[in-house]
Amino acid sequence: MSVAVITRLGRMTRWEPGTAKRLQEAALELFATRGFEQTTATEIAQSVGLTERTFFRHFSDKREVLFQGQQQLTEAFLAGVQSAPEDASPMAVVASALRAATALFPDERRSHSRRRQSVIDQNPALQERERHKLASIATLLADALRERGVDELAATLAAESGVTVFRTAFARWLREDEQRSLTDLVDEVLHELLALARH
Amino acid sequence: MSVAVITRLGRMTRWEPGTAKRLQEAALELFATRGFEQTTATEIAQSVGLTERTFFRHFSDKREVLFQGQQQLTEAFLAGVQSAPEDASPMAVVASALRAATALFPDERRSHSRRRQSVIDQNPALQERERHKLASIATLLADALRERGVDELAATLAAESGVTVFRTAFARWLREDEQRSLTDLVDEVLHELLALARH
DNA sequence: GTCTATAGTGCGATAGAC
DNA sequence: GTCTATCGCACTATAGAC
Repeated sequence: MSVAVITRLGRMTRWEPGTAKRLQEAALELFATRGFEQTTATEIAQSVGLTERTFFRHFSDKREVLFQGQQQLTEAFLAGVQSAPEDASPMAVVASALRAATALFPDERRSHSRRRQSVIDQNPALQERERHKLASIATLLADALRERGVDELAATLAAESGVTVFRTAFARWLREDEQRSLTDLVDEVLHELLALARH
Repeated sequence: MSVAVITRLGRMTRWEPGTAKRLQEAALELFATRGFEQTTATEIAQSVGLTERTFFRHFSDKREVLFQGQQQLTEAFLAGVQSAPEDASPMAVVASALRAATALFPDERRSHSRRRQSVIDQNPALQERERHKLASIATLLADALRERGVDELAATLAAESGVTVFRTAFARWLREDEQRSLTDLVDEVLHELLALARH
C-alpha cells in the first residue's frame, strides 16, 4: 500500500526563474569538459537538480541549449535595420544592422564566446545548428528589407551577404592571436566583400 | 537447433551496386507521401527488401539519404574552378564554378528537384542539413580559391557568395511558374549581387 | 545481425502562484 | 478555482557498439 511517502525531494523554491539560464550554463560546462556527445540531457538536468523531462520542456532538442541566446542577436540585427535612414541603400541598411549586432560582442565577451565556439567546432551537429540559426537571421533580415521597399532578390542577397560578413568577422574575432574588436573586423570584412564585387 | 534454414531471400548479387540509389528513391517516395518524420528507417529499408541495419550502413543518419547526391555538385563546383583562366579574378572564378554546377540541372531535372525540395521544405531538420551541405561546398570552394593564390578573406567571401547565388537561383528555378533555365537565373542573381555591392 | 543507450514525445499527476 | 513548472512513467526510433 506504500504508505509512508517519504516527502519527495524537498525543492525549496518551487519557482526559480532562471531555470533556462542555469541549464545553459551547466550544459556549456559539461560539454566543454566531457564533450557534447558524451554528455546526456539527463546529466545536464541533474547537475542543476532537475529532470530530463524538464530539460526538454525548455529546449526542443539537446543542441538547442547552446543556441537560445541567438534571439538577442536577431533582435539586434532587426533594430539596426530600423535605425538606418529611410533612403539608405540595401547594403547601407545591412551595414547598419551589422553595427547593431556587433555591439552585442564587446571584448569582454570574447573569452566566453571562444569557450562556446570551441564546443561547437568540435561537433558537426552543432555546426549544423549554428548555420541554421544564422540562416534564420538572414531570412528575417531579408523580410525587414523587403518591408522597406527593397525588391525581393536584392533583399535576399543583401541579407545573406550581411550574415556572411558577420559570420566571417566573428570567426576571425575568436582567432587565437586576434586583438582587434569585432567592430573593426566587420568593417574590414564588409569592405573586402564590396571590393571583391568590383573586380 | 533451428535446422531447416529456409534459404533466406535469395538476393542474386551479393553486392548490389544500386542499393544506395534504390534506398534513396524509396525514401523520397515515402517521405513525399507519408512525411519525413512519419517514415522510419526500417520502413524505407523494408520497402526495398533490406533491413534497418543496412540502411544505416549506407547512410550515417536518416536525413542523409536525401543528400548523398550532393557530392556531384561539389565536384562540379571544383571542376569549374579548375577550368577558369589562370588570371581570372576571384569572382570570375566563382562565375566559372557556377556555370559548371548549373550544368548539372537541365530543365528535365526540374520536376524531380521540385519533388525533393518539397520534402525538404516541409521539415526543419532537412533544411538544416541542406544548408550544412551547401556550407561544406563553400568551404571546399574557398580552399580551391586559396590554392589559386587568392588570399584567405577574399577566398572565403567569394566562395560564400557563390554558394549564396547558387542557392538563391536554385530556389527560384523551382518556383511554380518559373520557366527560365537555371543558367539564366544564376546569371541574373549573380548580376544583381554585383550591382548591389556597387551602391 | 543482435543488443543497447539515449534522444525525444505523450500524457497524467502534483504542487505552488495567482 | 486557473495557470504553469515540474515530475514520473511508458514508449518509439535513431544510431552506434558489440
